Amino acid sequence: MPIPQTLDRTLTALADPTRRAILQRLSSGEARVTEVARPFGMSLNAVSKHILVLERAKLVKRRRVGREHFLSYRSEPLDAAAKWIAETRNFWGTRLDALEQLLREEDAAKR
Amino acid sequence: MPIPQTLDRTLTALADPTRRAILQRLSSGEARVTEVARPFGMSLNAVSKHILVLERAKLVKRRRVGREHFLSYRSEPLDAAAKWIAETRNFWGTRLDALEQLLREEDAAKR
DNA sequence: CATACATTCAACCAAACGGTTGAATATATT
DNA sequence: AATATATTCAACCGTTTGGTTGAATGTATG
Repeated sequence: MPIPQTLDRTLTALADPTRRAILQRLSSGEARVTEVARPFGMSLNAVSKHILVLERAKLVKRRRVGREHFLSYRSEPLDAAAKWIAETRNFWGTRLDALEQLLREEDAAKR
Repeated sequence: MPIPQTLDRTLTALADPTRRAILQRLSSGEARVTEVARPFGMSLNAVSKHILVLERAKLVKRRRVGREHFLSYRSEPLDAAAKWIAETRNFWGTRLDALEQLLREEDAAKR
């Protein structure tokens, strides 16, 4: 089952504010690693690692040109995650536990 | 900003297949810790810890009755996550990088 | 060629994670 | 009172994570 692992990677990548900020930056266009790293109060290396996580999750694509690497945002994993959440929410619904269910039925009967 | 941290917790909790399976189980109704743990090939303690993560993320509510703890699924965090993803996707869109944008414009010009 | 620049690799570190086992606590049952 | 059951607490362990610093690599530029 390759789908869940992909989902794992996507959600893990998104669960970090630094990585979300990186994606946001990239969502408005390509940028080089150093450019992406600049606003963050951490070393270039740290950001480089975050980018690697995003790449593993296929949320970021890398295009090498000479010594510079251009990073771009890929929307597919987020699309897939949105799809999973929508389906799951549909399945799980706002499922009521037994007691609430009972109360709701009683309430309906009174009308 | 309390919203991102909540989102962090939600996404982290959802990024694990065991925890997703626990939620799925609970989505069809309340269950005790031992019941929830049974299907998993791991110790009760391990599952107990997973439940704690889900509780911190408010995806699971606990109702104590004597020595047993009844767990139930709460949909709010998933709703919030879905909302965030939808908004974000809207904002970020399927943003095209510069090259693709160019090609697309050329393509449009040809017609 | 020498030097600056963009990026990663490698080693290290502390903290968190996901699991284990064993003991503790609290509640039921006999 | 003794025992069984439901659950957590505590300590431990190996791996991963998120960060650091310093060196290496590859590519431009003077």
